[in-house]
Amino acid sequence: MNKRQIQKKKTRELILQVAKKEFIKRGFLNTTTSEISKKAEIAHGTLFLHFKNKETLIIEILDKELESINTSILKLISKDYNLERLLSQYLNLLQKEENLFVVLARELPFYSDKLRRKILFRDSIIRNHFHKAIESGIKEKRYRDIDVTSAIIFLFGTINYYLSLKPIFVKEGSVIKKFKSSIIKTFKKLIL
Amino acid sequence: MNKRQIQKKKTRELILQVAKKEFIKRGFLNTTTSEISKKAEIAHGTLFLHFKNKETLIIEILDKELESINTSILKLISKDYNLERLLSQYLNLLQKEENLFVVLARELPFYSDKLRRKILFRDSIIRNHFHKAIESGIKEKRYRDIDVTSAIIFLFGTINYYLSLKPIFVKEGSVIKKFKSSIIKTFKKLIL
DNA sequence: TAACTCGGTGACTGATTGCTCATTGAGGGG
DNA sequence: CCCCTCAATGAGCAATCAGTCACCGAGTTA
Repeated sequence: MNKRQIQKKKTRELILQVAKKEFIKRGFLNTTTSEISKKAEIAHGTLFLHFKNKETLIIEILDKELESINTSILKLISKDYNLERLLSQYLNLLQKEENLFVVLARELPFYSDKLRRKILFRDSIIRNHFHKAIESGIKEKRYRDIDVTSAIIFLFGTINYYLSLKPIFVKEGSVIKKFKSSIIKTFKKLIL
Repeated sequence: MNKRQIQKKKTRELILQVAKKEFIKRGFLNTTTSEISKKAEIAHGTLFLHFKNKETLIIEILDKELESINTSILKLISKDYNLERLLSQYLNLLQKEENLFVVLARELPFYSDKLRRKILFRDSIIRNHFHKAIESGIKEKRYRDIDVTSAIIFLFGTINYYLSLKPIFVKEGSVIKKFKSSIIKTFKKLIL
């Protein structure tokens, strides 16, 4: 790589890094391309030299982030079918990336079909693990005979609700941290 | 009232009626004041003669709607402490005004503090009825000894989730109708 | 070193907002 | 009948976006 190519790559990565930070802080919908270019100290036009439009930039960042988070989650989840530990570890990971998940919970209904599908697809992989863990528990009579799909929607719906309305639940700090034990306790009541 | 006053009132009510319809169809945030004036067949400026700004118009419409819906709900709810009937009737009313509740579920995190507080305040009155119904059930040993507040968040969070992501749950028709029995069944599992 | 390439620039465009204000003309009062 | 009031008008304003393009100059190539 010559000087030019190195500089180009550097600029591209600078944009990705700054954009990611801004998107997570202020949401994908409310962050403007001008803000990103200003914070990255590049010209507004430069951004569109590297990404053909705002949506492309969002998708690249979101894909990378979700890929990485999903890998972490699946690593934790797949080696353990103890539901309580599984849920606890899942919530820990949500908490670690809470700002991003707050943004996603709020903005998901407004995204384009393409973007929404990408997000929900990754989500569905995780849900599937929970589904299997609960189902096997029911078969072994460790859990009550409940509608698994509905139980999972109760769980994920509630988590989504806490995230999307975070400011009414906590003044500062993590919502997930604050309500983690209560979520686990109530979900256990549902299946036990 | 002379001709002028009658005409003024008529125009004001026309605006309210058209705006309500548009807001419920397309959301408060995505409906423009120009669209409303166009559909009402009045000049754009006329709208601001009757309402000092868009937010004022939203608040007036929302207040009236929520007031009316809350009255209906409380009428049904207050004369009955049977939890299952209470929940069933609550869901029926949500279904009747589902389009409005879908908009609120999606947009709530983005409203101004003032507007959000108004909505959540009315919500809290309804939750309180559920809270009392469950608590008395626990005292009488009809229900399991659970964390009532958490159980209620599971219920309302799940309903909110179905509403905000309605299009992924149903192609057309009512989400509430489709999942009503499953919501009731699973919630009963939680408390029984 | 001269000619060319191409990453970067930022003023500009066009679309979309909520909202204003000078003007109009029908209605009401004296 | 004349003058005043005031609801209604709609062109226009200011702000905010995403995205474009003619131009520049450092880096590369021949």
